[in-house]
Amino acid sequence: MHENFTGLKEDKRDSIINAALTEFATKGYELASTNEMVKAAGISKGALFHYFASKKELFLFLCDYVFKVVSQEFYEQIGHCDGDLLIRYGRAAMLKGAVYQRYPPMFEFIKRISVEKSPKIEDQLKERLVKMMAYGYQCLLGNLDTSLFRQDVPADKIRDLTIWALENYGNRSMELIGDQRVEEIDLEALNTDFAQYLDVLRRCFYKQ
Amino acid sequence: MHENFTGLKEDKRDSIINAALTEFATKGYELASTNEMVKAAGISKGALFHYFASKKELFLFLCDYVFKVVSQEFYEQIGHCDGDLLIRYGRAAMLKGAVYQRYPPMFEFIKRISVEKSPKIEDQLKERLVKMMAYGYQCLLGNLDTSLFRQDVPADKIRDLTIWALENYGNRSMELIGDQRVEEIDLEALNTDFAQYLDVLRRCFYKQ
DNA sequence: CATGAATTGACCACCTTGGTCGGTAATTGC
DNA sequence: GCAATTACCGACCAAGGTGGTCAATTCATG
Repeated sequence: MHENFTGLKEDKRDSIINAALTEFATKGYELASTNEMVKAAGISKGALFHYFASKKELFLFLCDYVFKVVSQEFYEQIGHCDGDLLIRYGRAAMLKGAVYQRYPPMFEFIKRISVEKSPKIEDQLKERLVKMMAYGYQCLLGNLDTSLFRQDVPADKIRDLTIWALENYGNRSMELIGDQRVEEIDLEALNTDFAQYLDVLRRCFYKQ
Repeated sequence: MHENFTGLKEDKRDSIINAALTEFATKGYELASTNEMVKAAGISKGALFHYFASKKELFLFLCDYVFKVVSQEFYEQIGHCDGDLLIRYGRAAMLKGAVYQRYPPMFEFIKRISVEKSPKIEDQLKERLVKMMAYGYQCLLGNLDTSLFRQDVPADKIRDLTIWALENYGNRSMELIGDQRVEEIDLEALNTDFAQYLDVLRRCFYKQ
């Protein structure tokens, strides 16, 4: 149904996608307003419903789109290439940054839909989410080389603590750079700071 | 203005508080519906506006109430008594559990208002938040004994990583027990599981 | 029973909602 | 150049939700 939309120029498409992602991410499915979306995207109401038959179809399109982007630009670039958890997460942080630059609200959107519970989309959303989560889990945590960890504490605990700490670090960074314009983000400083934390984790959690 | 409210019986008061907290926490100030609150609390619309002059006053009352509870039941029980970060966080987890049992939506409410940006309450909220955050930071992180940490990595990094990991652990636990009824939560199992993670952190991050 | 307070819920004017549709502007094919 | 088709606009719609009110009722207390 949304062939009209996929033919659009890239920047216009992205601005609509980001406007819709933002609205759904901040208010959830039911309370998200198509009026706000068109205002933010700078298009008319008619245009939006020319691209998508309904709010529901727009939402499900966004889900599929997000899942495609995350799978291709993120998951597939990470998994299997290295069993070292810290290397994997270092790479993941880079990739996340790249996605964030093009689609700033995407990760907030994902966070939101994973707790979304509107009955109008429940079933269709759930099946997409399940597939997505399984794939992500596999790529990020499958085939881990836990023999790299120090052996005097349980490997799964080390894995969990590492992931939790780095996830939180990621959220903080996103909040910090959230206000700034994309160009003026000091990626260099961010990377060295991040590397320091990775180093500490390696020293404390890995075999020496 | 809310003298009518403070005189209520405890369970009725709590149910109204929790209904309002939930509504504000899930939808934010602007989109939170007083209709939904009264429905969830099992009182009439008239009653709510008999207790509080307006939605705004209700919201600010809740802020003050939450800050009082968190300060008295949480922050003041933690700080200064011990410089050991892990002991402090262990204690914090217990206290958090206690608050959660009486006011399940309280921490979600706090999370939400710290990113709230409705202009109608912005100023009054901001000043409360600033005070709150400063006090919380002081109690949780003030007077830390970093000499307990291993000395071959920077103490502030260890502190950050510990806090991030444990915060994430806390969120996960809350999500897990979020569905269950309060009585059937297996606190014993939770505590031993938590203790294991604390132990790993102590082994890896502390002097041996 | 009488009096004052607590509580109810129908009701208000107003606003936003998802979606439509007659119209205009731009693009295409010939 | 013209006709036909497509892209796009924005005023408009009925439906439903908003915070808040208030006359009427229930309740507690003396």
